[in-house]
Amino acid sequence: MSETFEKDRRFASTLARGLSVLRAFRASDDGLSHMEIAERTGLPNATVSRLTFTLRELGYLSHAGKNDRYRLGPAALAIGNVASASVSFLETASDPMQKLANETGTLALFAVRDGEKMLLVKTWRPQNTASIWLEPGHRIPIFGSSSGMAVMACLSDAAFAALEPDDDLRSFRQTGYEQLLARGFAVAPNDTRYAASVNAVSVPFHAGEFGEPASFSCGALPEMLGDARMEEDVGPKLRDAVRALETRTGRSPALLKRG
Amino acid sequence: MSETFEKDRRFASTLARGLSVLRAFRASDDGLSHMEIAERTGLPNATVSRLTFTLRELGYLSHAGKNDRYRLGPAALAIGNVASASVSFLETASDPMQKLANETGTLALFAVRDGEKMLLVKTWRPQNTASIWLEPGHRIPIFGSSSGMAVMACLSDAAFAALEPDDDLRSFRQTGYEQLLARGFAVAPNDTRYAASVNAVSVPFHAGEFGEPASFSCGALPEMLGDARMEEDVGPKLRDAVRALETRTGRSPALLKRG
DNA sequence: AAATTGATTTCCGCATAGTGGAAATGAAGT
DNA sequence: ACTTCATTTCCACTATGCGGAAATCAATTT
Repeated sequence: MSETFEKDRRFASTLARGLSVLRAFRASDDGLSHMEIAERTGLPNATVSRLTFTLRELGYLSHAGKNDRYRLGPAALAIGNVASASVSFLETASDPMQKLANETGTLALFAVRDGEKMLLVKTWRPQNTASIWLEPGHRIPIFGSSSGMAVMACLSDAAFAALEPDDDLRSFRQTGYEQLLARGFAVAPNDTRYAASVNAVSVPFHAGEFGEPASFSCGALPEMLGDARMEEDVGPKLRDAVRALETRTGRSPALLKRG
Repeated sequence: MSETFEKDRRFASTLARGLSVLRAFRASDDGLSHMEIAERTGLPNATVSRLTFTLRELGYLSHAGKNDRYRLGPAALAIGNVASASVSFLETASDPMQKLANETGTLALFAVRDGEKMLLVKTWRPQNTASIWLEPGHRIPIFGSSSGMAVMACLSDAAFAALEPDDDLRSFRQTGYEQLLARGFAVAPNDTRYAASVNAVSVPFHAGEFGEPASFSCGALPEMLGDARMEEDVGPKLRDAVRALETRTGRSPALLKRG
């Protein structure tokens, strides 16, 4: 019994389980063993075995040698490339974001909401500074992250209500909204930050391609990126970069979509 | 009944069907309607409906507005990015390949074998020349394509035999092998080319990450890229680019792995 | 507004595909 | 050879997914 909460008749759980196997991979993993997959997904061994067989058969996973670990295969790559090609703004964003990462020495990233979490879709590491940190595929909590704050702030009241938010999340969202109105970027209040080891600024972005608002962020260790620098340096730069992107790709600011 | 031929007890067909829905998307599609998905996958409507519901639920597909078409969603993007991050050579290859595409005015691409077909994983279009053509996610036949020839030539005899090749494919492979030995790149013989409208040269590449040999290619319309130019200009350039890549990423030439 | 057409979703009884505990196999160590 | 740990296979059970058909929903036409 996995953590699936769907019991809708329309929900194909085998498919969901199979995908959860693919989702188990992180960019930093140098392949996963069978058992690691079972642990990460919470699926029983026998099930993982059948699913990996299928995924391998279809090219989504590969098993270099006989007893090697699993890796994402060519088919996964292809889907990703098709997806990126159809999400044109990411390509457009890539250059300025890489530049921003280099200039500010922070990790730039693009994230979307995925259920209860923020899903990191793409990251740009600064080329000089070392900042081994979050990677694509990683999920961070909405509450307490600046990207979560930016995204929540842009949700319409109805969409937000659908999440059945508690009071903390409500006021978290409210703070985000005020910050965005005031200066166009969001920073999670110190006392709510989900990880003490990470400071980040975020700017929401309305990616028509998926229904959800999403966000661009810059993050780094607090030593490198104190509150002052977020407010005065990195925040404004990120905001301007995202505004430029909105102009180039012909979108209106995400906050306006709140409805 | 789709074209699945697996009847192995271990094969999870619901998962395979769900993935075939994702696979139905091409980079050029501006979203797919429900019915287009049904057509492309050969699945009955009701089934597509349940599968898209699930995929939407999980973020692999998105449905911008109420009655909009389906697009690949954030989760698909994320998987792809995880996959690309773990396939480091593609990143390394990106610059030289783009350069090669520009210099030669051809479409450069990277493909892997996926079952009976060659699966285009990534493409680099020349920036000046117009060459709207194959896209990531597209599949082309092995027989008659230069990339197929390059890949077949690098397969070990055992692996090749496992494909149950006919005589045509055997000699196709043999030709490829000889070409690669002689000058390091492969061009499909004129009379076997699978599409008259496409000329291409390929060089195999051993991507340890997936078990399969893969290939880099340059292709264009025959008017732009005659046999002579393939032999004397583009072929050698591509071969040298791939050799340089092998050196940089510390791999031995794919042909040597044939065993 | 009623009628037509066409796409999409829901219904629901049935057969089968998928499940997971347990046992068998396989791979490393000691 | 023995122990331990990872992976695959077996198999009886039943929940799951199937797909034809009917019901909705949307967009046109009359």
